Amino acid sequence: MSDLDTTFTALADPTRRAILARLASGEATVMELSEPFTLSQPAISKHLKVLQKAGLITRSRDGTRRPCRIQPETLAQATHWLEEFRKLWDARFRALDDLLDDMKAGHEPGPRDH
Amino acid sequence: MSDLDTTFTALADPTRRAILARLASGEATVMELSEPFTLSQPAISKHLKVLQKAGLITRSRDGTRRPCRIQPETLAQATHWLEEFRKLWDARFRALDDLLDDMKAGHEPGPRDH
DNA sequence: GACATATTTCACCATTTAGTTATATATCTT
DNA sequence: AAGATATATAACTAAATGGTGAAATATGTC
Repeated sequence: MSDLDTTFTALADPTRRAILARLASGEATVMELSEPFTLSQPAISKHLKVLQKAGLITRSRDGTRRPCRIQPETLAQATHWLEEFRKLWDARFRALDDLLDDMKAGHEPGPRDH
Repeated sequence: MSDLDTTFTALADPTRRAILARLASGEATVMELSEPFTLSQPAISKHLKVLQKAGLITRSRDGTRRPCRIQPETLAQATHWLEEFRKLWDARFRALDDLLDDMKAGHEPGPRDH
């Protein structure tokens, strides 16, 4: 499974997005992360494992606690894909606009000067 | 299932991302989209249905063909979520940096003036 | 109307996912 | 060493996913 696959899969779940949003405002333990949800604690642990495998969070040890924090690089990768995609898409539409301009201007499609 | 759920789920599959990338350079039929893959054609139809349900593509009719094209608004929504998330994340780190600066400057954490 | 082509739908299968409860492990406290 | 707390793992279940081949549907053509 590619990096982007696991990243987008991880982001596809609302619980996991909520966990990430919570972590954006600082480190938190499993208990703290479980609190807002009706889910069982093992369910949250599972979600955390998915986020960790996707490289979206890292975990440390503090006594009996295993605090989580965000690892921003991986998200940057996903953003990058979307951004590249948008560029491709924009390029296509600039080309299409130019073509339409040309047709309107004089029925002679060719290179433009802007 | 929320919009973001279906969007990110759709983006989590490499075949579907490849289809989107192909569509970024212009409309294409199911046959054309199937061609690069070893998958059966019904498999591609399924992927297209997922993309359509997610609002990532639209479809029209041209004789017996059902050409697909990208619908950019939905992708913009996903990008927006990532962007908002990044802002939250950045804000946290600006706050943390300020705190560290304060500690270095004189052991008196408090509001800054920049 | 018969035929060919493009696409969808159907019935099925294997795998993965998200959840559960119960149990195990690890660490701190006494 | 015993007990308490935080977390992980195990065993299980129900539903979703991604694939298949075979058949149905829709449209254009002869």
